[in-house]
Amino acid sequence: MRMNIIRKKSKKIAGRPVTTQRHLLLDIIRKAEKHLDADELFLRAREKEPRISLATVYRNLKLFKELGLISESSLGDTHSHYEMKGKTAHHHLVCLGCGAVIEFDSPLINQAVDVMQKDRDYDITSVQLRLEGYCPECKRKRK
Amino acid sequence: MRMNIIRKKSKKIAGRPVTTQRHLLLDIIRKAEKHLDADELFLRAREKEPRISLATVYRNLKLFKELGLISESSLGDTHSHYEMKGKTAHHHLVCLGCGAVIEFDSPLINQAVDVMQKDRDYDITSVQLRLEGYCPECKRKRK
DNA sequence: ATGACTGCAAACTGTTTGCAGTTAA
DNA sequence: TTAACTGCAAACAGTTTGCAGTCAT
Repeated sequence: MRMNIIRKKSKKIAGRPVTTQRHLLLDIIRKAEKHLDADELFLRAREKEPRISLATVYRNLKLFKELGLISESSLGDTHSHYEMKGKTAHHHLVCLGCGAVIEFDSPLINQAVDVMQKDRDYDITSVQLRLEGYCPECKRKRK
Repeated sequence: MRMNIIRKKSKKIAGRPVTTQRHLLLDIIRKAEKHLDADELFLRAREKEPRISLATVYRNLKLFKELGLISESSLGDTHSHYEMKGKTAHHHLVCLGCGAVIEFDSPLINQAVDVMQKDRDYDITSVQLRLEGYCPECKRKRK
């Protein structure tokens, strides 16, 4: 069995060894212009590291999620999409016509969440708003 | 007051024939005390109609959704949950500890959606806010 | 040397589809 | 009557897991 995995220097991701694969995956997610799903991430990673497997992608996505490095969201699709955390709260406006996804933040919503938190005495750790509809262009086409 | 979209007397669901299965499924969803997933719906339906198949459940869920009778949401889980439409409240506060789901409505959020709609000139057809966190009890247990 | 990691393939889960027989209107 | 429906099983997509081998420390 040919095993030829190249490892990186002794850096760490939250106490875990940084393998070439992990470094590469995080890099792709960080630089991605949009939310990636596991398959797209896999395809992009394979360009640089042809022997990487889809299982490794899933395993590391799970790890990154647990470490709080990325966030997962199902954009109406059947499968999950992933993106880097750290930006301010982001909500999604999805066009049902062309699939375009706009991210946005809204003080009104933060306020609403605050109210909920206090009213119910919950400790809220994640907020996700998803708006579906039609963008101006698709709206016109549908008529 | 809410519109009665289901016309029982005419024996049609929006122009489609009412089979025993459809009638049963809608009935279960309507009476359900919580969001059901396909499998739970299937299990409940089978109690009354033992020969019903999971495929039929899925086919009809899809139909009901297209007809706008029910709404689908993925409550953080990998699979979908369904509930009757018509209630105003449609946002979810999910406890990550015990899995409890609270539904709520918020004028602030409606306002925020309105703003988005006008700002972006979108035609918004669906709004779903999902808050994750810990309920008072689970919050305490975690410390 | 140890334990964490990887690729591969096979397993699993939730959902969809092809088909032949059945049913509502 | 007949288009629309149903159950069954098989297909499917996305994700997870068991295994054997590899690598960092």
